[in-house]
Amino acid sequence: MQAETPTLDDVARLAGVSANTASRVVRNKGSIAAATRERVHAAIDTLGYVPNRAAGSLASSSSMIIGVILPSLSNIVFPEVLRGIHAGLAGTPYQPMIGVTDYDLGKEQQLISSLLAWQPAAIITTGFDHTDSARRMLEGSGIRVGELMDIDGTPIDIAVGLSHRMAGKAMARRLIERGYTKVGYVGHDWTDDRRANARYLGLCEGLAEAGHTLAAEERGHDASSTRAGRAALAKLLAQDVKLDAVAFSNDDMAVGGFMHCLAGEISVPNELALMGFNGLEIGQSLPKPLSTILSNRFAIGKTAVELLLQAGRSSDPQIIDTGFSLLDGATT
Amino acid sequence: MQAETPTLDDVARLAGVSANTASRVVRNKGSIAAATRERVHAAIDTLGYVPNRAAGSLASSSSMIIGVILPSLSNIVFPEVLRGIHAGLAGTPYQPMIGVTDYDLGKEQQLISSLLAWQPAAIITTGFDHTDSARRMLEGSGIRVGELMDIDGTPIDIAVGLSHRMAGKAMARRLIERGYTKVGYVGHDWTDDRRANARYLGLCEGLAEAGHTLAAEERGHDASSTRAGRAALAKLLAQDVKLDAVAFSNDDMAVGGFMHCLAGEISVPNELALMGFNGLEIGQSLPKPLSTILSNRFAIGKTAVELLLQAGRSSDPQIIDTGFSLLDGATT
DNA sequence: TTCTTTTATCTCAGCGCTAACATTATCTCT
DNA sequence: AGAGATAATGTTAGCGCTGAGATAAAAGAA
Repeated sequence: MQAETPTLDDVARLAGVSANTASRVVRNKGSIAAATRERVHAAIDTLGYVPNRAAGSLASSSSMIIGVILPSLSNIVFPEVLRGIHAGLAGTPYQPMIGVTDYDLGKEQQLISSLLAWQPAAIITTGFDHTDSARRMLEGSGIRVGELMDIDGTPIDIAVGLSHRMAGKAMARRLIERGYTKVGYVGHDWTDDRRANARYLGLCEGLAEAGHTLAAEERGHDASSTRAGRAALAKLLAQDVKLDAVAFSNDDMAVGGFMHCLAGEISVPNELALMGFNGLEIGQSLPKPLSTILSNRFAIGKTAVELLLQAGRSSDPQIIDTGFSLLDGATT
Repeated sequence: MQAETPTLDDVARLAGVSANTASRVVRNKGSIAAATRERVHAAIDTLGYVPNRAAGSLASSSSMIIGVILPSLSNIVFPEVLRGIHAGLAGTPYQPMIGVTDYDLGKEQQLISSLLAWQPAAIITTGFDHTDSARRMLEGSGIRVGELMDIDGTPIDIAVGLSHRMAGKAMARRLIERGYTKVGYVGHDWTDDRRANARYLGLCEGLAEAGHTLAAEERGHDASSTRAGRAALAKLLAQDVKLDAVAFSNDDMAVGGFMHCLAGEISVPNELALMGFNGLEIGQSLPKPLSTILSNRFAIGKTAVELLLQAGRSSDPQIIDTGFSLLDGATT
């Protein structure tokens, strides 16, 4: 088909300018005469020139890559963050390069190292937990770093997210407000998920402030899923502690719990109130919309990208609280 | 912190070899004396050397990037394919660079162009529909190309997926088998989603083979979601055609339909049978597991990557059928 | 032993682009 | 009109790595 991929030199020759001028037109940098710009663009079109990013990156020691490190893809939450990142990147020449850690800090470190090999413009990861080595790499790289989802900590550069402790507390307050006092908790395995843990602690704190404590709890040994939520609620209720409400580690688990109630003919919220976290679409489509707390995943991703692309790293870290809101629902 | 990022030259100097030898050790290519290899590795460790991918790509005119183009991230299906891709890439030096088209072939073409600027090792996209220009770029690039999800077409290089027509037919057969004859259809807006369309056609074909036709249908104007499914089923039933079963365009829609039945006290499957497509976890956690067809998303992604990394592009295209299986469920 | 093959390494040029500086033409201000 | 600023372009030297071929040392074959 096409003989050879055309290079900037080919474009420059056809347009009758130097390679550097052509490069400046492509990058829209420096001052260029309108006529020259047009001729170069015409040459680009006729040749179908596409810049070689590797060469550009090498020469400038910086690339149009945004490294994105996510803990998981199994849960719809992170794809939604990714969607926000994409939205923020739309119309820019940046491309996301993604990695998945499975909540393993060692893998994260490895990913950071291999992403830095591309000299990305920025790296986006989650939370404040990193290995020492990973933190050093991120700090030393000088590039912009976004730590998403959480804001209860000290960011390397910027953090965008919400306070999971506060969200947990808000769950507690909501339940108390509605008159529930015998509150149980159902969680997935969050040994590696600091944020779920923070919500749990916030919940306990909120209950304590009202003079209560968790009446019972059940934590599975699996990742969060509707299946796991269903099973865990069954187990919790089998403990035979009298409960009037259950708080779940997230909506997936809560939806599972709702399914258990449906199957077992437990009336929600009369016999048992349910509360989740995340505000997933599925929870709002249940026969009774799930009472939950909306985390703004899409906004987190989008906001982070926009801020990261705005300017170079500033001296002091920045925290952006994207907040959360209570979804009233009908399960409490 | 670290003075300067160490280069291959630094490693070579410390190990007392030439840069090229060091490079060969890093890439594990050519024959190297065991002692040399060790010395180089030691040097790499002490310096904390990380290869500059941009330089490598430029010199070799090929990169360790796998371009991944997905139609959407809103539906859990594609993140699962991506998960499969990740799984297949684990332990290799390849990194996925992803783009999202929102089912827009123009955007796909643009993404292909900008991904090719990185000289990726392979490009993975979905389906057989591409603009002429996109197809030409993919063919002309000479790199390996994976077209995922569908197998009813002629691939550029390899296609990995399942026959959506056959899946639709299987839905029809299943419903007929169970004695349902007044079958309705609920779909999302699939003007840009050829595969949902193919399943619809397969369904009609399957019904026709048994001497039946679709008794009623309702197609929304939104993307698929539980909410949309719930609303669309309500609308379908309002048509006041006597139905004994409804086939949905996918599980999200079907779960929404199930919710409608729960809320409206329509007994499933006695009064109305429901059937979905995809085999999502949520469907299997309903009080009555959803009857559906399992598409092997994870396997599609993983298989594709494994095949693409195996060797260069062969002369003739290849089709890999990852198949589908019926999940019996309790809603038919 | 001498010639050939194999193994292990080195030298050198260059991938396609951009940063930095040099140069020329065009203004602006006194 | 001459000095200095500004705009528009050109020249040069790499960025850090890899491919191709050259070379030297070790091993086998005749």
